[in-house]
Amino acid sequence: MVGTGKRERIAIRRIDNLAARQVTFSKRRRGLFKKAEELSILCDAEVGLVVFSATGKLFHFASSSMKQVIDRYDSHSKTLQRSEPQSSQLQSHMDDGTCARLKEELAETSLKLRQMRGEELQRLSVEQLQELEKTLESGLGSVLKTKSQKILDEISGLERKRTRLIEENSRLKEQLQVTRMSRMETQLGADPEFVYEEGQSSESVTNTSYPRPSTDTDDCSDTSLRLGLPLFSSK
Amino acid sequence: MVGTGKRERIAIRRIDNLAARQVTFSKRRRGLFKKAEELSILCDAEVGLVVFSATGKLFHFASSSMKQVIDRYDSHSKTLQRSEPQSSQLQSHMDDGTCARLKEELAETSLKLRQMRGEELQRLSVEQLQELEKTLESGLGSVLKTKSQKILDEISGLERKRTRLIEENSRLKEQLQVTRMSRMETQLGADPEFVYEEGQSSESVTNTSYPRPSTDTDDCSDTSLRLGLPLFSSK
DNA sequence: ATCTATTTATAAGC
DNA sequence: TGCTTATAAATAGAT
Repeated sequence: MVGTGKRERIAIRRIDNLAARQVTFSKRRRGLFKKAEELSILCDAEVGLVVFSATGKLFHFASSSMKQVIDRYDSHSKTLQRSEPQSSQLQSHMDDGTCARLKEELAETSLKLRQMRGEELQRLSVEQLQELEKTLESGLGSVLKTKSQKILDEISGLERKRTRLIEENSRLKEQLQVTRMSRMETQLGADPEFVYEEGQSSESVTNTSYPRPSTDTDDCSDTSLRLGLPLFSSK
Repeated sequence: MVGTGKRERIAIRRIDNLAARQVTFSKRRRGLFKKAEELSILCDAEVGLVVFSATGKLFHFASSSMKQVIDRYDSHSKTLQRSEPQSSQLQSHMDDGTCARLKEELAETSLKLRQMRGEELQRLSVEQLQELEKTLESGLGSVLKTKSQKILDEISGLERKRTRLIEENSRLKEQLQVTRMSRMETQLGADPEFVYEEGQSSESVTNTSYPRPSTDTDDCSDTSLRLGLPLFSSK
């Protein structure tokens, strides 16, 4: 026996370990490109796929040609007009100097970002690591605070909506009662076609075409609490 | 039991039956998009995928934005395209397009960095905050690990040096003893100006200009343990 | 890169 | 389409 591969399901989130991430990238990239080609052949579809590795390397596949795919994509998504290359440099504020500086800045910034993610730490001194640690801890603190606040906000928003709905529900019930009463008074047993619903739960407000006394624009129907927590993640 | 699916391997060539082709298109398209997204998340890759069905319907996915992916693709493949040399800037490999893309990338990267530092979190969703939290935690873990390792390395390095110094000290003491002996033998009480120190601790080696028997280049004089820890910080 | 135990994707059939 | 199941394929982990 050579490989005792205890394969385990993995969560779909960034792989922290650099080496593992690169290995997975290689494997999955091959799989993805294979499937892209198979789809285009099997189903007679036009497919264009572009992948940049984290290190900036380009991989691409197109069933016809990438230019054709992009052109077709552009013409389909005409809602957003893409910037066409200018023929002249009329308003070129970007000379080589600016560009070089940008490049440097980008290199520096992304190094810092990678270091925040725990990569390329070997060259840092202990003090620098200490600084980084403090920065990370305070960043983490802010993130946790913001997240909690957002969750609490969502909860209280939902509570408000629930309360409003319960109130509305009561009003509707009352109206219903009043309506029924007056009908019973004025035309006792005169209209057999009308049937009234009974025993409706105070929570069960549906999209039926009841007259809406409130002009609330923010209805509950499009509200969802997306926690993104492992326990609740649906996607 | 409903489906007795006797799955068989299929050859990769156009499926003739229209219905079967459409069914397969639906199924495989979903699979392909899922895998594209997984690759982008797992491996921190930038992915753009465009698919046109045989009936001309468009499906697309981009980890960032399709525009960004296409622009980056264009700038990468530009190296091969010799469309036309610019009239004014003769051999400027940094045209406005490249520069603009750099600018965008820089803006994106520094936003991410600021967010890691706990700034500008308000626009993020709870899921995104959750992701950020994970990233920060794992980054913090790596930093702590690296810092510990570095501190341990410094400690063991100092231990080695201390040991060498103790040895050297012993050798010097011995030499001193020998020298004193020979002096006492040859010129008994002849030189009152020379005073020998006694009772020197084996640890107290200072920068006095003693002859150095060892050619060790890595002296302890410029070595300092900079922990940067609150308890030990000297600076 | 190679191997294997598992998870995933998916062809067929309703 | 949306199911189900049996099977082919992809792939995580280990070497």
